[in-house]
Order: sequence, then structure tokens, then C-alpha cells
Amino acid sequence: MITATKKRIIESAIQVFNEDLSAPLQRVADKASVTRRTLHRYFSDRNELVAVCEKAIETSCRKAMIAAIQSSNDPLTQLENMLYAGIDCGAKYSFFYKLHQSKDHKHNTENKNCADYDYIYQHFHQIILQLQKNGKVNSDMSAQWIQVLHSGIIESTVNARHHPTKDFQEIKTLAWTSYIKAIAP
Amino acid sequence: MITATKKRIIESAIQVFNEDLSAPLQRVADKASVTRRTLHRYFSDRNELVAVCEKAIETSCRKAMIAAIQSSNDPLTQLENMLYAGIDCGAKYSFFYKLHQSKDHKHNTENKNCADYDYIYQHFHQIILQLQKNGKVNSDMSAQWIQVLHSGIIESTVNARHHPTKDFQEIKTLAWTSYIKAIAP
DNA sequence: CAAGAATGTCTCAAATTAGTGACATTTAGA
DNA sequence: TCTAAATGTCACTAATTTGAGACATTCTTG
Repeated sequence: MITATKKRIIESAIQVFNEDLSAPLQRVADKASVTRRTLHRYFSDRNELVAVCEKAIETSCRKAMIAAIQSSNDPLTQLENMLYAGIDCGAKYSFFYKLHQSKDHKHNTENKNCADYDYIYQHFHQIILQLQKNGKVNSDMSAQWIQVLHSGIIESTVNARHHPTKDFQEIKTLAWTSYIKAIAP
Repeated sequence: MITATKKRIIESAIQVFNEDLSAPLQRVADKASVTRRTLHRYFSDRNELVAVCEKAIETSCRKAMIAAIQSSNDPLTQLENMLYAGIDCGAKYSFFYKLHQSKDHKHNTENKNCADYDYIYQHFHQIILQLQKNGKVNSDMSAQWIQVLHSGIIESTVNARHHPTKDFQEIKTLAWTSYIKAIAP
């Protein structure tokens, strides 16, 4: 059973660690409106907290991404929903993406997390390939570059959320519009 | 006089702190291939190092951005060069942008750094406005959103540099192509 | 209300990080 | 080669962060 407090601590930790992995635990506790003592009742040490955060991220991002992939048979809709899923995951997505991109991350297909990551990005590449065949995406752009752009737009959009002049749904649509135009032929 | 070692320490610190502001100084020293003792000979304490990094960032980003703005009278060329300048600044640009966007940053027009930041982004907004008038940029997109996109693309491109399948100049061109298409009408 | 669970307060010891002095070693330049 | 500057090594203290015990307080729920 996962209590509300535990959940709040994890969410706070993800936000804090995403910006500053070495931040003192006090900052996580503060953000979660909880004492450091309480934090330590749920997580025996820093490593455990970080590990749980990573797991939580993997789980929720993976779920959201897979749902997006399976939401339709139309690759354009799939791509759009993958973008929205990333934006909705917010800081989690940045962290998720960082984890697998970081230099010291030893990619390992045996690892279930890596397998899921691979599953997602294999599909992503397939979607791009298909859209390129259909003439809906620029064939001069490699799937790898489009992936970089994809995550960049998600990150920007999530950051833009903090100083919201507009409705958030509107920003998401703006993100999609910009994205699809960027990669159009 | 700024020695090579001092410069190397500053560059390393910018990279390390950009990812993890609370990282131990040992990490900065390691990255600079220097002892922690030597680091402390150049910078009496952490705060001083951070301050020097910020100053270095401000100076070099400001210079590069202003040079980009003054490189031409054609707003499209100006925008293109601002993008390249950001990419060339690399981690410095992320830090520069973060510094002025962060919630706890108290913006102050009296502060010379903020004044420069304002100068740059006022010009940026003017450039966008002019391009929108000329029909070269989508008028439905606010200058603010374009700014978010601009920094997002720079950040992605800089990250993409780490796993370079292609020549870096090619990636820069790709970034510009994607960017201008994203904001085209 | 009563009891038990969750959280907070206060305290403390261990671990890590920060900063510095004293002296050895290396490096660059006259 | 000789010297001075730069850097490294080692040792040490101070400051910060971490993790946990003991007990008080607050919050739930029957």
C-alpha cells in the first residue's frame, strides 16, 4: 500500500532531483511539506529514494507512452499522442529520458526498464519511418534527430508551464503544431 | 590575468553545475583534472566559484548573442545567427537561460546582467515581430512561445552533440531547418 | 471518546563535504 | 641548469548533511 504522503514525497523528489540530483533531502522534505524524519520513515536512505523515483518514472512514463502508441493505428495520431504523453508526464519525462541517455548509463537489454525503453523507441522509429514513407515527414531528417527534437519540445513545453500566460491545453496544441511543422517535408 | 588552469576549472564547473548545482567540488576538480586543493587556490569557496561561473556565462553568452544580433540587418539572418550562437555556447546557454528564468531569480533592471538579458530578448521579440509582419513567421505564435521553442531547440541540439552520428555543423543546420519550419506561417 | 497509526520535535552520532596549512614535487622559463 | 611559480600530497578542523532513537503531538477511525 502506498500512502498519500509517500506519493507526495516521491513526486517532490522527482521534481527536485530532476534539477539537482545532489540536492539535500531537506529540500525534498520541504517541497513535500513533511519533516525530514518522516521522509526517512518511508525511505531508509537517499539511494532508496532515488531508486524508487526511477522506478516510479519508468512505470508511469512507460505506461503513458505505450498507451499513446496503442491509442490508434494512424501513425500521425500515435506521434501526436506520444508528444502529449511526454508533456503530461512533465518532469518525469525529462528524468526518464535523461536516465537512458546519460553517459554512465549502461544500456542493457536484459534490464526490463531498458527493454521497455527500447520497445518505445523502436516503435517511435517505426512511426517516423512510416510517416516518411507516407510523405508526411521529411525524409532528410533522421529518426534520431526527430527523437532529439521530440524530447526537446516536450522539455520546453513543460518549462513553459511554469509561466503560463495561456491555458495549458493551448500550449500543448501549440507544441504539436510547431513539432509537426518542424518535421514536415 | 586568467591562467589556463583557472579557465579549465571554470569550464568544468559550468558543465557540472549546469546538471547538478549541488554537486561536490571534487567532481568539478576531477573534470578539470586538478586537485581540490588547487581548485581552492583559485576560488576561496563554492560561492565564489559559482559567482565566477555566472559572470563568465553572462559575458560570453551576452557577447555571442549581441554579435549575432548585430551580424546583419536581415531579421531572418539575425534569428539564424542567434540560434547558432546559442548552440555554440553549449551548456553555458542553458545555464544563462536558466539563471534568468528560475523562480528565485529576482529580476532587476538595475542589475547590468539583467539589463543585458533584457536587451537581448527585447531584440529577439522585435525580430520575431518583424518576421511576423513580413509573413515569414506564424502570427498565431506568441513571441514568448517562440522564445521557449528557441531555447528548447538549442538545448536539444547541445545534448545531441554528445552522441554525434553526424558532423556538428550538419546538426546545427538541421536545428535551424527544423526551427524555422516550426515557426513558419 | 479511546486506541492506534502517522507525523512532528528534539537530540545525537556517523558520514560526507569544505576549506586551509605545511611541505613535497613538478613544470616552465631565464 | 637553476629558480620561481604552479600543482600535488597529506593531514587536519569546521560545517553540512545524513540517518535514527525516544518521546510528544496530531489525526484517524471504530
